[in-house]
Amino acid sequence: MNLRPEHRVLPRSFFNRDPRAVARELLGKLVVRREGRNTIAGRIVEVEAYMGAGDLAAHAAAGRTARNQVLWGPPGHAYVYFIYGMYYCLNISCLPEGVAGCVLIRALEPVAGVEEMAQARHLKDLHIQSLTDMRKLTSGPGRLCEALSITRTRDNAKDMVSPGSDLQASDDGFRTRKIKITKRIGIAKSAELPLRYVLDGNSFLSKT
DNA sequence: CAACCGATCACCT
DNA sequence: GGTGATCGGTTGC
Repeated sequence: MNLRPEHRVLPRSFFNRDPRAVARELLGKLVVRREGRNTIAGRIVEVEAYMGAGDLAAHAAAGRTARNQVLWGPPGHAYVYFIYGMYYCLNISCLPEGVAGCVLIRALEPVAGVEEMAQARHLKDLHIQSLTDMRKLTSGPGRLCEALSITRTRDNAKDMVSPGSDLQASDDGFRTRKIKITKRIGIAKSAELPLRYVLDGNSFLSKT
């Protein structure tokens, strides 16, 4: 559960592809937040692909607006939006400039900065040996954004594959085992599409 | 410009 | 398993 020092930021070309391919291959990669000398990181264990106009659940389906324009921007940028009056969700843009698509990060397995995560989540008396407690840190799209202090003001449109960025998508060489594909969670339209990708059996998936 | 509602979570029964 | 919290973006009047 330690961050290997040799992890590398993903190349932009990684995100310049169909969101379904990006989603599948993002499993096992890292989201890394740099806060001064602190590093907070989690391994991606659950994601969902969101497509363009044909995907009625995607924000891109409504067309380009001030809120969602990042989806049409260059690949590898954070699309952060505010939801339910109190939470944020983190997506990473896919496909070349002018073509909409993204991957929603739904759950992380804590890798570094557990203390900082617990503080940001306002969780007191977190027992690091308790899986139930550890799951509260980053097992859900709203939870992981709070744990990594991801907000729209701070992070929307941020380049996540730039070496100097304080929010990065990174690869430490972790090899995934079995991947499971299911329907997406919490949506009404296009709900039947199999676009959710998880590391099968991982303890840090959202829900139970 | 008022009304609606969502890619959620915590807490309750 | 159910529901209240809470608010910005979008839509419809």
